[in-house]
Amino acid sequence: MVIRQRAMQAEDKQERRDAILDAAERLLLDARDHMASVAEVAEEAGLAKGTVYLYFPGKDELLLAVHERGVDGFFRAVDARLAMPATIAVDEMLELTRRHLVEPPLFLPLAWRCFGLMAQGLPTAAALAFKQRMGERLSRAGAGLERHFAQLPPGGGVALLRRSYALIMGLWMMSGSTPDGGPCALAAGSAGAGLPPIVVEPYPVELDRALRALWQGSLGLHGAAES
Amino acid sequence: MVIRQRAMQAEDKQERRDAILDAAERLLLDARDHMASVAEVAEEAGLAKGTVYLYFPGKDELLLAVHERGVDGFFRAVDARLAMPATIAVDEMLELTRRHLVEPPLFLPLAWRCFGLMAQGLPTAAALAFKQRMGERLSRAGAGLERHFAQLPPGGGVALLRRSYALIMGLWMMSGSTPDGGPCALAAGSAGAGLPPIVVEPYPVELDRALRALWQGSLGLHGAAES
Amino acid sequence: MVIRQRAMQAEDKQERRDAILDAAERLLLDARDHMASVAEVAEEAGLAKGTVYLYFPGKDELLLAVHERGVDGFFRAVDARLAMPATIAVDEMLELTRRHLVEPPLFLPLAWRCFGLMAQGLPTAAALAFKQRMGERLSRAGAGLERHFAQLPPGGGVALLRRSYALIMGLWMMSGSTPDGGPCALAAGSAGAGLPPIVVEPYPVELDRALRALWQGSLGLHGAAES
Amino acid sequence: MVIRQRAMQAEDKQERRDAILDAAERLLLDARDHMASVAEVAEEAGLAKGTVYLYFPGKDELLLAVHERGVDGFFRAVDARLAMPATIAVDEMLELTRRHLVEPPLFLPLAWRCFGLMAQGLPTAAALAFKQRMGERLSRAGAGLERHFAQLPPGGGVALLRRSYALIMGLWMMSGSTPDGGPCALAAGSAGAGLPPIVVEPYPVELDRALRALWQGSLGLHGAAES
DNA sequence: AATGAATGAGGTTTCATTCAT
DNA sequence: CATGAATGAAACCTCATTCAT
Repeated sequence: MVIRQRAMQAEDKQERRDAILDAAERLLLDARDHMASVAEVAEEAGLAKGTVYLYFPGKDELLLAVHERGVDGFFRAVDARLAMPATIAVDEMLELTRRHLVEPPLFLPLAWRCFGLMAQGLPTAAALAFKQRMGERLSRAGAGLERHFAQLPPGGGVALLRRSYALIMGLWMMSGSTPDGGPCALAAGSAGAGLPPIVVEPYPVELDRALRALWQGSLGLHGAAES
Repeated sequence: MVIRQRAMQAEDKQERRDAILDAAERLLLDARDHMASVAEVAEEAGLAKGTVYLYFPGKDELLLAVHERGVDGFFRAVDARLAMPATIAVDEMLELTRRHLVEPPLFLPLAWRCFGLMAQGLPTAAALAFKQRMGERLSRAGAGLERHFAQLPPGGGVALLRRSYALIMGLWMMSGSTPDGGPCALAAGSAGAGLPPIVVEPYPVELDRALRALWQGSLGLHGAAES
Repeated sequence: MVIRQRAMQAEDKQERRDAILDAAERLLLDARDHMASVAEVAEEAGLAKGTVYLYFPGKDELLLAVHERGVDGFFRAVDARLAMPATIAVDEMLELTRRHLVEPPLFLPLAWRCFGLMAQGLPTAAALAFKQRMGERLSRAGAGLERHFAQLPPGGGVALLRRSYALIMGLWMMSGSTPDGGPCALAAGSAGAGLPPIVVEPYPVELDRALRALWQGSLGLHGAAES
Repeated sequence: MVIRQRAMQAEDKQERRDAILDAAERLLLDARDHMASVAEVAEEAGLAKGTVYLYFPGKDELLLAVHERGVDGFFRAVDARLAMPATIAVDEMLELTRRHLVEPPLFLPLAWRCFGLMAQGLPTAAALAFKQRMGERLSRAGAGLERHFAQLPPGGGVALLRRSYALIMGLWMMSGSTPDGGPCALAAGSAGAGLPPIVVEPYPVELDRALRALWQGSLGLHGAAES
């Protein structure tokens, strides 16, 4: 992983950029709570601190770029599936979600942090550019969705995706996300006198149910009634 | 009960605690992105730095306490309404949400930050205690909800509330929340070549629609079909 | 130990003063490294923080007073023995030293800290008064010593005591005094290439030997030759 | 080798490290009781605060390093003299002690503070490393001493040095060390009713006598009888 | 005399970023 | 291009002491 030569060609540059992203990803994975410093990322990539700044304007943008790689993987998979003629099943969407967003251990924590960056600190220009790209991805996938589901009104595809994303993030935020994997956040402990004990499912289960309900509701389908 | 120079009585102390929370709230409102320092909060409250530490174990707990006041206001309103015999309408819940969570300009940004604190930085004990109290609130309100809607299975009330909360937070995170109140985050800008322009509603509208869909779906009601 | 009434009489006051000193001593013993705060001392004594300041000008003076009680015990024992006609043996002095200065677990660490206070921070007046009292004690005991040992020149008693004290403190400082009771400070570890390993005796043994040599040398006695 | 704006070479770095130590030493000398802050040291060295932390892990280690320079100077001088064949005289040792430990106005106060650090506050690893180095120095010099004085038993050289060190530190602690250079601590003032006045020599004289007695006793020499 | 609420000085350390080499 | 030395802002919290009650 140590790269000591100069990257003169454009492809070298891209390669080095990716090497930095890989390094950051590895560190983020190793210690999901201890925010890696730029120095650590550089060392992990076998580069000097200053070199990172040749490839990224700042730390936030680096983080955002790591995140965007994850987002991109998801949307490319979705687009690929939606490009197929066979109508996509809700289960398929859930499976894609699971595979690309829920199971990769980095995606959700990092997404959260990136939303945080966006709300404060990140230069407006960088944030806007990111949002623009996200908008395009959503728009394309939303349009694809509408091709599969005639019952969706115009704009309904994007709206459904947005709400799904909101559920994914919101439920995850509430799921505790303490590194120790403790009990779920908003419903831990005994629920007090006379109240029924709260049963909180693990995040993946909870998310599956919520998304299923959302999609079935939005598409007018009827699944098994659930909590 | 005028607050004397020294808060000797329990009531005085509560009032002073509230005064500190008020001060923090004011500062948070003034500059929603620039996290006020404890020194600033103290000065705003007309107290010395050390005094704040007499009332709160640390900065994070202070922040959490500000947030919890907001949460508490919401749940007390919900509980009060659910205690009434007349079946609550979805519109009423949305109205309560709007009034207590969406319209107060501090609630959502602060809630977000507090979720962040909870994931890292906050002493586990404090986080657990907060979660416990939240769990009790959710549980109580969820039980109330089930009294109003017989179609909700056991635990369905809490689940519905959790999902609502997730949508509230998730959609807000995606709504951009840039202090400049600019266009929504994930769908800003033109959506690229050949794609239909994305129309993203302002957060309150978006949230209203999403919550309405969620509740109607969960309760088996039928509202006007919407995007 | 909780005293809630007012101390109006002089003897009450002395009693309360002693109660505070006892409390401080207890805390110092419990955690010899974690310097107890005034608040802790007050609580341990069953008093309020402010009350301590009615009996001591400040924290340093309180500490000094605790120390002085220990010093006083030693000198009173020495004076008592020297008041007896039978010539005191070196072993007897060592025994007194051991009993009053070395074995009480508080004496040496506290003495050290008090010397530190004296060098910086302590108001000159308080330091002077303490030194004065110490001078008197030394002087009295030194004179007693000279009565027992005719070979001591005038002033030789005081000088011998001073040097003994210096050894007691100096060796203890070097003995490591890490709370974990690890190996002696200045001679820990292997002594490097080709050098004989350093054997450092435990502090009490080391001190015994050094004092014995000092006294035998000063008094012209001849004990068993030792390292 | 002029120190450039940036110390890129190993030599430059060593020089800069020394420059920081010099700065610290200067400040410590100016105000021997007021512990300079890292910020002050940095400014005195013409550097930024953070730069100091590039060269020292923390404030305590910086202090220890200043002290160790002094220790090192002493032991190098001793070793050099002991490497010469001519038997060293006690007077020579005393002279070395005076020149390197007593006369430099910083050595004794700083040594004291460092002993204090070692007992509490300093990371165990740093303390151990320092003790190790001290042990090696003592061991080497002790061995050299035994080459000069056949009458010293094995280990007698180290023991003698340790006791000397103890006297040096212990007597200094008792000498008051008030910045105003006033009279000696434990014997200040008139010695009370009926007692002969205490005559306490200045620290250098007192130390000279005590060390001379210790060495003569340990080496079986006979000097002029003294108090 | 006793209380305990209020004070506020004081110093450490981290780390994103810059820029001399 | 690459390096890594230098920067310096930023904020925390403790605790001895005071003084209103």
